[in-house]
Amino acid sequence: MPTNQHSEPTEKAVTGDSQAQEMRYNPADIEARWQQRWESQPELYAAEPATSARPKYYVLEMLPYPSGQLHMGHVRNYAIGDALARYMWMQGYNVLHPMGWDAFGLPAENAALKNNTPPRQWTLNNIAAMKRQMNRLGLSYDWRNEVTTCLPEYYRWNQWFFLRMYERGLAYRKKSKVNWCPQCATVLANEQVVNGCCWRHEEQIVEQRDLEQWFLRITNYAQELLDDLSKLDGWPEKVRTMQRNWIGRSEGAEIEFELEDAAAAPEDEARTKGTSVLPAREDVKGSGKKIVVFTTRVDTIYGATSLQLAPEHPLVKEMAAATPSLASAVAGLLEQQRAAREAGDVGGIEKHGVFTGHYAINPFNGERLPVWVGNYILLDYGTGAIMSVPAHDERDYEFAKKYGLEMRIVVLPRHDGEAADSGAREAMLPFTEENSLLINSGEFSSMGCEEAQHKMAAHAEQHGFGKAKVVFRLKDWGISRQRYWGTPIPMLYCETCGIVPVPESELPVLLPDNIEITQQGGSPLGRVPEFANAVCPKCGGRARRETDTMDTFVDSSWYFYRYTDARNSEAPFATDTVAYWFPIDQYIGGVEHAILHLIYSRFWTKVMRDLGVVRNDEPVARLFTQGMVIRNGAKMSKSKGNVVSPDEMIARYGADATRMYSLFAAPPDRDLDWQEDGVAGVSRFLGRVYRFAAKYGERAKGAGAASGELTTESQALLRKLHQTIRKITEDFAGRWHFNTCIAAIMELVNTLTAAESQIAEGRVPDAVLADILRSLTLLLAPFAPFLACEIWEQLGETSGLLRAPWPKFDEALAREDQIEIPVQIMGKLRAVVRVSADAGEETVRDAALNDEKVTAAIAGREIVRIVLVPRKLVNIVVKQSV
RNA sequence: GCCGGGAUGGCGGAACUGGCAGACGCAGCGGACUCAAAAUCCGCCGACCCUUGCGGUCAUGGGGGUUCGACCCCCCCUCCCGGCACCA
Repeated sequence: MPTNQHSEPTEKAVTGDSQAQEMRYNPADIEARWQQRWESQPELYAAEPATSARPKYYVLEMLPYPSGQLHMGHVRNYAIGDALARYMWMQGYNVLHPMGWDAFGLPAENAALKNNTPPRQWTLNNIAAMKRQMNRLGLSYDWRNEVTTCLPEYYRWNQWFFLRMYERGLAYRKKSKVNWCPQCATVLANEQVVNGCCWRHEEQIVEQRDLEQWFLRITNYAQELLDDLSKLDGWPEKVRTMQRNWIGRSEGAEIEFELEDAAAAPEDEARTKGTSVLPAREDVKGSGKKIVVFTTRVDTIYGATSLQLAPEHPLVKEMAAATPSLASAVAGLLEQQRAAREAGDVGGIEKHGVFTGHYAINPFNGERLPVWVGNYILLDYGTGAIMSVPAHDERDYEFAKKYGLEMRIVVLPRHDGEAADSGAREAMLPFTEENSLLINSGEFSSMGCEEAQHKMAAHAEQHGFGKAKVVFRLKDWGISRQRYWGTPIPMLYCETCGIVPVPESELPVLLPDNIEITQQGGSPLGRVPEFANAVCPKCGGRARRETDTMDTFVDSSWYFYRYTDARNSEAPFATDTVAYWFPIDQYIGGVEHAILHLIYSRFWTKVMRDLGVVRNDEPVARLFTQGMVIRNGAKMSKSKGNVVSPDEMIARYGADATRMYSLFAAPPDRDLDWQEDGVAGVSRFLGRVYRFAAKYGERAKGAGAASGELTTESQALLRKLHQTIRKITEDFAGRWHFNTCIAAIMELVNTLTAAESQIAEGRVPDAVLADILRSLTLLLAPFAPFLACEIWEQLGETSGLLRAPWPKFDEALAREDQIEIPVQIMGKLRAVVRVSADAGEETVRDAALNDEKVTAAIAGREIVRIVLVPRKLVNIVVKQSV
């Protein structure tokens, strides 16, 4: 136990002076004592049941991954949440403030490989260590509702939800191209790929593999996830924008182009180059094969001069099979695309393409468009095929220029278009403005673009070759992971019945304990015959268990519901209990989860609502994303060597000072620059408070209620006190600028110590002193709970500080009777006059004009105007002397 | 390229709705206490100028504008951080 082994050598010298010893602020002693008391009362921070007469308040910080060590980002996150929770308790709310562990995941397996510790043991040890750190910080969690996602009591409900989703077609299995991280040796969701690299391994390029995977149909909810963003007005605009971009809704149309029957094609000139459109002809025959194109600009379809297919388009494969030269060209294009994707720069790819030799018929006018393959066409967006309109699309323009493809202008600006000659028109290309008019577009000519978009989609639908269509960028959520340390997917593959879900009565499918972890050869569970071999519940025949586990983001998608009813063994939670607590009133965490966790949990909530187990549409009413903790200009990281450990700070300055500094050094939404000297400064401040209370607490202890006229000194102190109460109360309700709240408390204490001689002389009655000391302690409680409790007790208070009522702001006491009004002349400060706070305009004006410095500065010039802002300032405008 | 956020003393930051720029803290300087140190307490602390005063001028990334008055609003520009990006 690394306790007081390294105590200060200086302490010996002080031991002689018992008075000084007593007055010294020793956070280690105080905090150890209170920590012990709090831990012996597990009901201390317990929320009341739904029958509580108090209004409910659910405050939540994002649950950590149990790495074994808290870092400063955690401390900051929890300091914010804890201050809020304590404040809301003091405001009389029934507060739910829980904590848990996002305990599945790869690091446990890596640790197992490295030091031969079983993942479960490694994880549980880490949890114990981090819980100790949290308790050392004095965080007010209700541990009765602790959730640990790697325990069967929790993950069985992951399985249960999965089965419900499977029943409803929301969970399905398909073979598809998936992201594969060789270092993780598993598949990643789209959301876990950052710049073409693994989110955990920044340098590791993600490969594409074809695998059978389980998916959750988040796309079913794409529209609702998008629409409901507008309801989340308690969320940062930034996060909402990020989610909007991620969902990526595009409105457009799908149009079918039939491939021309090449064998029966009439002889045309320039057939082999594929650079120009072939005219419509009566004798052209269709092959029956269709190319479906998605476009947001169907209005420009008369300007289409080619089709562009993705290299992996199925039709391209077919064509390439028949034409070896095409096959090798396409392979080249595909390789370029893959390289760009892996470099994380799909946008920067240099466009290349190859003509397939085929033509497809534009259903609007019968023209035949050359069919090309382009390395910039992505198979997984839209239909993997586009119509190319060089005159009205930047990318198509660039491509057409390069390969000499035909261009056709079919859109002109509303006003100057008609007059322009062809040279001027070409100079505008590519012209992409949608507030424009169509030309050369058959029956649609002279329509506006938007009108044409609707009419053309309707036309296509009427004639059976297309329809209006909405496309999302968001893809279904692939949740299969070829790893051990996760929730087993409760599915079986029967030799005769095929895919069979595990019956609910057999849940949980337990994760076996004794397992050899390796990073090769697929899912580790596949090598555990007792696990993998099963009996089909349908036919009793031999079946193989699914050996992949779930993405750990499944665990964190609904954990906060479990907190409300964490020991329920019959259901994931009681619906009524959830209905009482949800939505979460305030969620606090890092912005790095803006897309991943926060979009998955919104999805999960909507699924649970449709399953009838919750009644809310959204999980989180208000979201707060705190800034990063940085040091020397960079995010703390081992590789940069700028990490500061919370343990070290706590050992040196105490938990109160460490927490308080993390709130004091910057507003919570901004990045925080960690400066150890600053922590020392906060610690010094707490020492001043401690000593002041120690010195005058005894006097305050026995004091009765204040009575009679207040002395001037008392008034001044109470004024400052109530100004501070107002400031902090307002900030908790709104801005959350805890840095200035703490500064305000410091000012109050400075005022108090400056008045110390008057207090010592007895010019401030004990009752007033007691009032001030009690209020100060209450104001301090959300930020420095250990010290606040210590002082609270010294003041003779026996009720718990946690539920003590927040001090009430008194307008009359806060009011200044004299205020200073700055006097400007021509906008420059020339004097300050003191007037009574309720002085009328006349009085203020007279005071300003009669001020010596003001008359001197005016120097007899003519006064043009006097601007008078009540209680704020006077500005005198004079005629400029020449 | 597009969308956010930001730039204020030596440093972190304050100024909430357009009204005394630099609260609060750190660092620094000077002093008290002490044999000494630590701890603590007190004072000074944006830059420049002079006639050293209850003085003046300049100053919130740069340039312009609106206003009696701009860190704050408008226009243009520079740099930093974050997100998105052939999304058809």
